Amino acid sequence: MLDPRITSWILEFVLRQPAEDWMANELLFALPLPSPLSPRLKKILLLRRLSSDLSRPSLSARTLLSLELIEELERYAGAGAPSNSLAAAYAAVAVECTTRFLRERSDDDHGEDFFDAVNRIWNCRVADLERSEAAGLFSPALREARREMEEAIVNPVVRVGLTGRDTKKAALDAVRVYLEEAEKEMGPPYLEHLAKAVCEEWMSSGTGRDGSVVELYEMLRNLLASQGERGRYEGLPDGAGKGPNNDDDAIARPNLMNQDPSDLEHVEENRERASLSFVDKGTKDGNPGTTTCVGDKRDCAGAPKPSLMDWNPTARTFEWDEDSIESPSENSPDPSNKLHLPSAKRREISLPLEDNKTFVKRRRKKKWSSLEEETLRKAVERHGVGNWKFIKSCHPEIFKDRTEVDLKDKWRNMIRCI
DNA sequence: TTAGGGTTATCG
DNA sequence: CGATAACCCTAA
Repeated sequence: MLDPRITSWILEFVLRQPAEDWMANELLFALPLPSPLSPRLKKILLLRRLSSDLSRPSLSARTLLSLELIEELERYAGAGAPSNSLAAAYAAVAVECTTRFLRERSDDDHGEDFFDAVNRIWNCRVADLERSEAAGLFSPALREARREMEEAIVNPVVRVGLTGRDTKKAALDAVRVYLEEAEKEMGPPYLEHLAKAVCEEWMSSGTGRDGSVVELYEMLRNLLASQGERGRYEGLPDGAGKGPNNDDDAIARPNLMNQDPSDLEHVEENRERASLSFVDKGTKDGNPGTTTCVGDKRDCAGAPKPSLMDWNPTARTFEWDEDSIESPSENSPDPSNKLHLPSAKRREISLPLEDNKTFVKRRRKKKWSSLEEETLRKAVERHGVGNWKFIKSCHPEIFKDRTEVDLKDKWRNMIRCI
């Protein structure tokens, strides 16, 4: 069994090699993945995904998602506003993901795909971004691009202009610039760094050594113990007395300094929401069958088989935090009373009689915010009553705590008041 | 997936 | 304690 620390170093090394994707995949499958992945590894996996998109070259909703996830990772790691190159790459990719439908038009297509893309990407996804915590990605360039896309909807001349522009090259260049910058900022892979240090140590104290594995091991151990390099590699699993979930905390910890004061009491709740939002997005990306603003059917259809590069690197196993358990008196170790499973499944695994009374667990009642209400109102105006699933998918961030049924129920309540 | 009836939690 | 919002169940 490999030390998780070592696994992380190897994973990082492998992912940052210019090897072919399939080769990296093979290696990834062969290695035991540390759970949870450290923020550094998550970022490396996302960067690798970007670089894979660049080399194919194929920019899609997946590229957009990778950029969004990187921003989210950095935000939860306490970084300030996203770098200019990240925001620029995001804007350029968003433009490319829209305008390519103008280039790819078939004869019987009257631009519906383009209009659909503008709605999906700019009316839903980018609009959501602007209102969310990820607003740092909402650069002036993105604002200008949105204006242009909206104009293109009504003005055929603008559409023609867009068709003639090489937005693909612009986007590829922007992503390349960001990738180079990110690589530079990240420094060399830790394994390389370590190897270099060992070599130097070896060279500088060449005498009196027999070159045995034991001696090499000793040297490595001393290096590890003595190096104050941890700060730079703090994302890697750390054996220095920290708990195994330390990395997870780093990713999910909300930035309290920027937190809405009224929300501070829900820190733990936010913690969960933060991590779940990764899962939400990832599910969409890998789920071509659903109608969604974010997941693009064409994009997803291109993925022939699941691979780790398609796998959402920031997804994690769903688990309920203690505070999502309503009553503190229900401290049964049985996990089944923490989960509210869909009714059919619940029946299947129904427990012995004495447990059944504690089995059904309602979600915690949560008042609708005015943003949620306003978003729902506008979405119904735009998409009509009854398209609850679609509306939810148009605003994944805002409605991340609501089901389609919740939207429907809320609308029923809202119109009852009128 | 949605509609609509039912249930529960919360508030005045 | 009743009204109401939020949430649940299930037929179609």
